[in-house]
Amino acid sequence: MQARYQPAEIERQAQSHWQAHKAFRAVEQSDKPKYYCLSMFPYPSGKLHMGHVRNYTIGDVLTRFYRMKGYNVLQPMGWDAFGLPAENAAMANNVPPAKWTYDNIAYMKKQLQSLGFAIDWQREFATCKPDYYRWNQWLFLRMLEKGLAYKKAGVVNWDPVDQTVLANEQVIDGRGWRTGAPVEKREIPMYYLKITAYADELLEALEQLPGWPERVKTMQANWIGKSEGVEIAFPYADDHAQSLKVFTTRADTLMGATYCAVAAEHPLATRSAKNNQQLATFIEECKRGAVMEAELASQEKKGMATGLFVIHPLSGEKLPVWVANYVLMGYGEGAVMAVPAHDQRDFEFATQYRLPIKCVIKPVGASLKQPLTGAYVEHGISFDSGEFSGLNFQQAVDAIAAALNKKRLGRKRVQYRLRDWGISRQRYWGTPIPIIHCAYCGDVPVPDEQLPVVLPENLVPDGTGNPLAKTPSFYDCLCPKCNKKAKRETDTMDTFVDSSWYYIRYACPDQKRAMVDERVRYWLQVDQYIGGIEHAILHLLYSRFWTKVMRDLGLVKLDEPFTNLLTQGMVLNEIFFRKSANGRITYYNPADVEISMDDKGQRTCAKLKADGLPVESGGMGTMSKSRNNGVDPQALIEEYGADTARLFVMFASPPEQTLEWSDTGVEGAARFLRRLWNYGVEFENGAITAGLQLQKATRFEIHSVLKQANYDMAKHQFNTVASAAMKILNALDRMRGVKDDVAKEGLSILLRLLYPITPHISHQLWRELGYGEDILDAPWPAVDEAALEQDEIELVLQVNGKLRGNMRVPREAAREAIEKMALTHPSVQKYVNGQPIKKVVVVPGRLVNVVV
RNA sequence: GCCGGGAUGGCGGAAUCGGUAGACGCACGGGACUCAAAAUCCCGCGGCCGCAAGGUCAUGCGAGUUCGACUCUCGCUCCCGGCACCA
Repeated sequence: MQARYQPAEIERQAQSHWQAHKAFRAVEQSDKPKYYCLSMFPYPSGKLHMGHVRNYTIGDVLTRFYRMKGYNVLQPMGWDAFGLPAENAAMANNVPPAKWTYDNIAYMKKQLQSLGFAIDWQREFATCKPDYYRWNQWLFLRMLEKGLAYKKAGVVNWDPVDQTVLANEQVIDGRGWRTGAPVEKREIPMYYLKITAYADELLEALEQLPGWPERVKTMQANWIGKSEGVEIAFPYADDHAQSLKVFTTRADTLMGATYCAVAAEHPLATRSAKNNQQLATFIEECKRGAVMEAELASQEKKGMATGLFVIHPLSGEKLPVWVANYVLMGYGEGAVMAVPAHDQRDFEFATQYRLPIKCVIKPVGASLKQPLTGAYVEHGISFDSGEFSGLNFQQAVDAIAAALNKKRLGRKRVQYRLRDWGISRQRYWGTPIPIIHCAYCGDVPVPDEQLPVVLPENLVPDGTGNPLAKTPSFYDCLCPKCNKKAKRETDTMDTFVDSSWYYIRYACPDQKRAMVDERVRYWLQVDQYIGGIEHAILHLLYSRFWTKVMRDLGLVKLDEPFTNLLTQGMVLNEIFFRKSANGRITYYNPADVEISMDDKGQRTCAKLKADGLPVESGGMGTMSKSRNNGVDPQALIEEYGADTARLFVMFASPPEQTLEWSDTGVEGAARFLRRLWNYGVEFENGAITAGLQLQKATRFEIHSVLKQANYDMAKHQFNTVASAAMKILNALDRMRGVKDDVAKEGLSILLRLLYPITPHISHQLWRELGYGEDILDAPWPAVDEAALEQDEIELVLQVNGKLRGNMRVPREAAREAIEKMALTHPSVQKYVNGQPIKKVVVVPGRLVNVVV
């Protein structure tokens, strides 16, 4: 056995051992329960970042843990290989996205392997290969047949200089990222997937996902945004046959409506603008603005009267119609009834434009203080509302809906916030949409036997439009129906399509003739899915939808794709920067900054190593290129080894929380592994047997810690599992030089506890110390309850809830006896000090609280 | 703006059902070993008062419930994630 811990050597040996034994190949077998553990596959951006290391270490810990627990485990890996960054890199380096992507995959695969993950590499695939994306195309065609895919106009960001569609990310402060030209909105035809057809099921089924974090389920539920309300028609004042439809969840406030507001894109706005130049200009201005909701919702409220009026459906009052930039065309009817007294946005708008405010709802058993300083938005009691006065929220909604129904001017209905999924992208590096445009036959689906529509891999985008649209060899084709010359669709699919079902394909990646086969039934659902919290809504919702579509097409027998979900937190690092006189900010990598401390360990200053001058700290932020605060995992692995990297990311914080990078924390992890190795060496050379007292205390300590670790492991709280391992080593360290059954048992527990986190060192010590050939299939250690038995337990003594001392009592002591002992205890008597005792609270096994 | 989450010593974090706040680690201080340094080992380590015993304050801020609150309720502040074409 090596005297010193040499991670590079140990890790090389362990990894070649696993490779030689094909240790991680997953085969369908029925004598064990299966466990499919999946981490979100990476985008091949170039090299691994710390988020990957964290994500895949969590997955690997669970995979190895479940294997020890007797499960038949599968942990696959692949590449989310289509996407925008490949096109950007292609432009920058004048190299096709395909080459860039494949090179990145090769490099990142090596990195993943050097981290020692227990991955079944036989199942690896990349989504940019026709073998995979042909099934995107195939399923799209099935959805088209079912009416689940359809074409309609959609709005995109248009760069008028580059003549190209921009992603939201490429729009910076309303301008194109390359040209700086103000971005315009443009309507173009696009394909949509009808996710709204599944809105109710996607919402209802959240209740059947006990293994999902509550916060993710809440976010999805809010995103789907089911609301029950009333659709109300306001007849036009100049034409009673026509009406303006609005949707509201607050029909109880209808009698307080003082105007209506429509979105800039609403037909009524367009109509009024025809002979109103000022209004037309205003509408143009609104339309030019942001596409992104975050921007729309935070912009200053603006509006303009249309000059049109509608009739209040119950009171018959004439109400003005305004165009307002806070009304979204994409939700409900694109029009709202405005009740300034009881809606904050309406209140602000009405105040700004001096529109009337009419109060109709007051708190229960109180009156409403007027004039209002803000909207009263609570559910209350109606007043000044004619026949509806005195009703509560539900009564008022019901009565008003009934009254509207009678006049045929309204009805109750359900509204969702969720919109259909637009999948068309005017970009090259994605799955071609399998449609052919024929001048005679219209849009014709590509016949199944002509799939896949293969994406050429040799194009280089230049930033002006989609290269596919400039490549006749791609788009020239014949119409499958009439055989005349036709043009292939050049839009590609959103990359979320690729990631919506890859977890199914891992079960059968080599299946050439079908999207899925019978192996899918064995492996799916995914038992544990792990990925960043940033995917809580879109990716996870699309995947759930896609699974349900596949189910309804008879392809899989799954209602939901992921049984358990773990959403890992982001990886942060400190941000250092300098601001120059003209306000320009330069960021410096933390690795290039030297921190000075005073003798209390508090920071005194931070200086750049290069010039010794101070830099400012911007606090902690997510690791990003733009802020230059990333840490390269490669350098870390080379300096300390994979086990140290893995231990650090597991130990630094619980998996769901953000993780703050710390160089000294990494050194701490490395130090622990050195100590472990040194202990292994000393144990091997040990000769003596510990005394009975020490043996008993050590076993008690180790088994208590193990019990806690089992609990933490079940909770996926790996940071405390790592500290359990440290506690066990501390306990073993107290009997250094000892080689007896207790030390032997303790070390075997320690190695197995640590193995999922730091597999290489555990593997090596397990073999070197003669525990067995391979720790891979060793059983997870079991707690010996007998080691935990104690004759006496310690109770805490409190007086009025304040800690005043403690006492030891026999394990089986009766409540009365404990009370008596507590009351006569000197530290209790001192504080009771003769005062009358009101009550004594005894919490068995924990404490006694005397209340005076 | 809307939706979701977070805040505990100098730092990362722990505290299972409301029951000893600060486990484990880092940083720092003192000591041992060493010609010296690194590595390693031992001791200390929330603030304030105190020689000590001990006391007292303390889990972002402000209220409340309770014998007892990091934990539950209400109201704030700041930070982070998402907002439908980044993945």
